Amino acid sequence: MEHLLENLTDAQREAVLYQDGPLLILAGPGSGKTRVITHRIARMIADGVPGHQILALTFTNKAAEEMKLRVARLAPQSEVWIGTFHRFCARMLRKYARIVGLEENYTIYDTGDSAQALRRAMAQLHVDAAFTSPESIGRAISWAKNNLITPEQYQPKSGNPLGGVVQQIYPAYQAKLAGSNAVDFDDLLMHVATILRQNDEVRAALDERYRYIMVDEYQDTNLAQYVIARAMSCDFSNLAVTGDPDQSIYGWRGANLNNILDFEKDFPAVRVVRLERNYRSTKRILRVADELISHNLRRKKKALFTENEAGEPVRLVTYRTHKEEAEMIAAEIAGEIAPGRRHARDYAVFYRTNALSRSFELALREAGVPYQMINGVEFFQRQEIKDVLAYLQLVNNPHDEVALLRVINRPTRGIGKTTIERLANHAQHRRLSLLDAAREVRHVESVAARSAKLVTAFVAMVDRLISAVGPIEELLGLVLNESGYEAMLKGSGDEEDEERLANIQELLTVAREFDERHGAPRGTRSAGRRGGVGHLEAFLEETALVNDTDEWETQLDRVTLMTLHASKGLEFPCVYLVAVEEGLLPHERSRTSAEQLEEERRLMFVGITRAQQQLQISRAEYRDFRGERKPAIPSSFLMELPRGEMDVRQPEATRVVEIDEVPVDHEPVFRREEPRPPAPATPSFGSGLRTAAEMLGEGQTPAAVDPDVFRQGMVVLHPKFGLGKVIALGGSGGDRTATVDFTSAAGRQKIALAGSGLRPVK
DNA sequence: TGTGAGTTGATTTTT
DNA sequence: TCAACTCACA
Repeated sequence: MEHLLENLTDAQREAVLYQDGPLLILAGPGSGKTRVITHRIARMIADGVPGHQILALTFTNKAAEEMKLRVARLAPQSEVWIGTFHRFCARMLRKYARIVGLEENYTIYDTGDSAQALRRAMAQLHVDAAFTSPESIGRAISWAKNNLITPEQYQPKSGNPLGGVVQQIYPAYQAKLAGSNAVDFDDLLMHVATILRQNDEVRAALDERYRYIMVDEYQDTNLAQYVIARAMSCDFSNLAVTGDPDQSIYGWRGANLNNILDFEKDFPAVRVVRLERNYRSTKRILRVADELISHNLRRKKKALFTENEAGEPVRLVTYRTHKEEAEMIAAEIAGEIAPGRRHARDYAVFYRTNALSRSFELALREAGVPYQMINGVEFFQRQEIKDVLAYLQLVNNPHDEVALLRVINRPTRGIGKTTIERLANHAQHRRLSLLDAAREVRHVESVAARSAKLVTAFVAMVDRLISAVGPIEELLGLVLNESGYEAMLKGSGDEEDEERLANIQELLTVAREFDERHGAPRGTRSAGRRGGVGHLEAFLEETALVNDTDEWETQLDRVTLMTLHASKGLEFPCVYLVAVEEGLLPHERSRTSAEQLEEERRLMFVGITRAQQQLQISRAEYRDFRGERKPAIPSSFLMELPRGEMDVRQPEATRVVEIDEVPVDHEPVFRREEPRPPAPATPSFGSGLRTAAEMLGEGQTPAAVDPDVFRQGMVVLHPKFGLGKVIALGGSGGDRTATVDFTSAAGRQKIALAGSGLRPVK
């Protein structure tokens, strides 16, 4: 255990050793907070606390992954539950769904799905969206849920024109979710908070089960999260929270800064530990950050200090235009990388809004500097992925209306708007789910016989899929075929569709990995809730709550482009903080209240404190906005920085870099279009390039084919059944199977690949 | 029912 | 600027 206490400061050691009772760790940026948490967990385990009694909650998947990794290193095999609040709640809700009127196989709607449900609810109430937008109503509902205000309790604030509409729509929206056996992100928290509040039996059980609870980034908790953490810390009040009020940047999401500011009031017996020594940045960078944040009033003062060297002055640069800003920065980076003074991965560019990334992408590409952008289009948000997943959602939860509406006519199968509306009416009258309404389409008089036939065929297809629940990869394969989705994309010859197919292939890989990781159910039908269905649920939960297909990777030698929000928790040797202009940082929507302004200041504080050695803050005199070039006003925050620590450069003084000097030998890299990892080497035998005829002629038993060469949709040849097409793949290793539609009388066969003699034709 | 053009409108941050 | 959405038409 001693090694867990080595190289810790007194304050860090105190936090690591303090075990029973509430603990508040106020951790400044770069103060080794994660180290403290992970060492604390490891130390407790070393001291005999069973891992399963420890629960560590984070806000982002990124933070959870990092923590898991580090805990695993310090305390291998421990059963500590580490994850995001949302994941934890999703799990709890699977168990206690009935208490809040849900079934265990409920669907988690992402933002897009929720918006869809909201639109449907509005349409059914005939709410005219002319004065309001679904977005603003959605935000209001989200805010209410984060504050645990139920539809019944919702009272509009007087003078808010939106309030009345929200009051009307919120219950309808919630009813729509209930009817679909679905929850949105906020519900995950709200439902669990409700259960904990209203059901003391459950509360006490969880309190006892999770005796030691840790909450990371406590300054970001909203009321719901606060209630959850608190409720599980009554009988065993070993709640340890870490956070930094100065890094609270999620107020807009319902985060309540008071949760951390008042922690000492909530738990009078609390031990407070301050981690104020910074191990990350130079003295100058830290000084700039400290000076800026001192302009905030609502905070807990900390005395940030570092033993690191003074470092270079922080640069404050004004460019003429946003274009010049991007190009000069790109050139500067290129100029450092080319001679090998720096790696691309040493650099990060932070901006307030995603829209600002564009010029930097362009400039870096031009300059031949490899970069990676965080949070471009999320993989799981892509249309084709959402479409295919919607089929799975529907299979898992046939009540899911949003999923049904998404897939019922995609690919187009002649079921149009009118038919759907008629079905919806029928469903509403008879209080049926949409799918059940579709089941009895023949009794819906208004639907034409021709349409009814198409609907029946659709329902039959869904039923076939439902009865085929097994490994996800295999189920996906069936979906792609039965639905005609694959054929739709393959037939078009469209380049975009090619890319979509590639993305779907990627999804199949994700599915396969998931199957392997979680031990896919073998059989198809036998699957009870424990087996196939639960497995599918878990997969959908993961895809809804995790966006980690494009995890930011430190190893990649690329410049990182990201928003200030995304930068939290990270560090880089060299940081460019760009577009620090009035209206962007602080953002114009945040200028209405002093509170929001302080949050913007914290956002800048977070950005500054990511830098280890070099920091440049910049702005442009002119910036294109909505296609118009407008003069940009310097951010008021710039006036709050200590000029003594800084090197201020006006446009005249900016260094001119010849773009020609920059080598352009490496290809620019884009996050999504990155080459996939090479497939495992295929056995030498002709890479399957011979024609079917040639192969048929040979009639000999070929060398064993690596099961991994088979892909969805591939044309294959079987020694006995002849030519066929791969419908679905499943299983792993020696158990890997292919479902093949043969052109011969053999029809559809599921073949164990090992020793089958099956081989790819093309 | 599907497509295409033309318009509109909107641009913060995330689970 | 650009993407998404509507409305008219085939």
